[in-house]
Amino acid sequence: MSLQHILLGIIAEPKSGYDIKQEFDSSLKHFWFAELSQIYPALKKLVADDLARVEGVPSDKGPDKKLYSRTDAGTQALIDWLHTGPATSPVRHGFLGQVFFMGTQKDREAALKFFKELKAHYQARYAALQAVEAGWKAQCPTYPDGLGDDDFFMQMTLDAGLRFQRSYMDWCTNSIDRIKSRYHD
Amino acid sequence: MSLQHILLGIIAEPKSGYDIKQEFDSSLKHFWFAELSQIYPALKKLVADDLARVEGVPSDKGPDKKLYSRTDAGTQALIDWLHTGPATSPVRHGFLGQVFFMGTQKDREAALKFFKELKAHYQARYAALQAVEAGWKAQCPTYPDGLGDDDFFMQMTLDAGLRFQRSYMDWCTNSIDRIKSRYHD
DNA sequence: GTTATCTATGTAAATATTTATATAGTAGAA
DNA sequence: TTCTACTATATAAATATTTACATAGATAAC
Repeated sequence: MSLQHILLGIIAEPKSGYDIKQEFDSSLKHFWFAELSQIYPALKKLVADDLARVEGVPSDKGPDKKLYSRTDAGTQALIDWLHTGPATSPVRHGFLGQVFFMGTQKDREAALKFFKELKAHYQARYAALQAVEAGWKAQCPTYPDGLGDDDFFMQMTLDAGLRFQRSYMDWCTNSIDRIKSRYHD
Repeated sequence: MSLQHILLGIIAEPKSGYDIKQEFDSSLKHFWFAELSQIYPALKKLVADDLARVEGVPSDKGPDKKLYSRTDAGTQALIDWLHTGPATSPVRHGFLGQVFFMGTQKDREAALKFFKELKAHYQARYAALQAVEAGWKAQCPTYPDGLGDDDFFMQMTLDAGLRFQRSYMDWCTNSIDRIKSRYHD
């Protein structure tokens, strides 16, 4: 049920589905992700449930935009969600499943390749988050201090993203070392 | 597509859907999770695709068990999966979405309560993983050294789980401190 | 002028997952 | 004996997500 609520959070300022997709891909990537084909129907449902309203406006480029914004009921639904306690749900990590069964293969080089690829993946994600952080730093010289209330909590999620990616990278690094020293090096 | 492959990995020894569910809930919890209502149809599909075979056997307790095991094609499908590169997929963290929009509330106590609850959640998961680790240690006095090839990689996923939970907990601790010091304490 | 790219909105179909419900045997407790 | 808990399998319905497809305006490159 989180997507609906996250959309409600995002449309504090009127936004189109396309705008929202860009926000997911830039600043929200570290905790949520959705395709346009999921966003458009979800926005429709918010309107059907009276949690959002929609207004069509001409676009500078391309077809007309549909700007969605929260109704009072939508704002209340968002507040309720924030008060229901942390939305933790079991995380699925396919790559850990692969590692779990990797021992059956007995292929040191394949294992090393796997972990190096995984590490590169998380390094790229880490670099992307650092770029977002660099944007914040450029705007606020005392970062991460001196942020407004809204930004304070948003920065916390960025901090979480950076920490988690580092954690993944550290695990990869350590795993590579362990594989190397186990199979003579 | 990971569930099918994880099931193929699990049925290296013949197992029933019920057995598999118990394995998910005990030792695989840190990277995958599935309901029985998802496992049973998935096993059926493996058989339909000739990746597994099934054998009915009487149970000591309750109705007959259906034991699933891999066919050669199933083993090959598992190997192929291990060679397709790390199965990374974007992770969705509802609780980070909540934090992202929490600044609109300006309720210090609610924020602290939220993070304490989240920290308790991850502490509980961490303790569960430590219990699994204690089982390993009891079996192998030199843990984490001196494990067989299979166990070596399985232990790596446990190590990952422990690291990731610690990372979540550290972030919670740090966030609580930051909230306290921001709103005078 | 044609092609590629970006903006912009969607639907359809397939797959994945969750929640609810149904059935049935076995064992131990009340 | 009835109730509860655990073992065991399964389907139905709802929700969530991904992948593929379809349409169309604007703008810049070639």
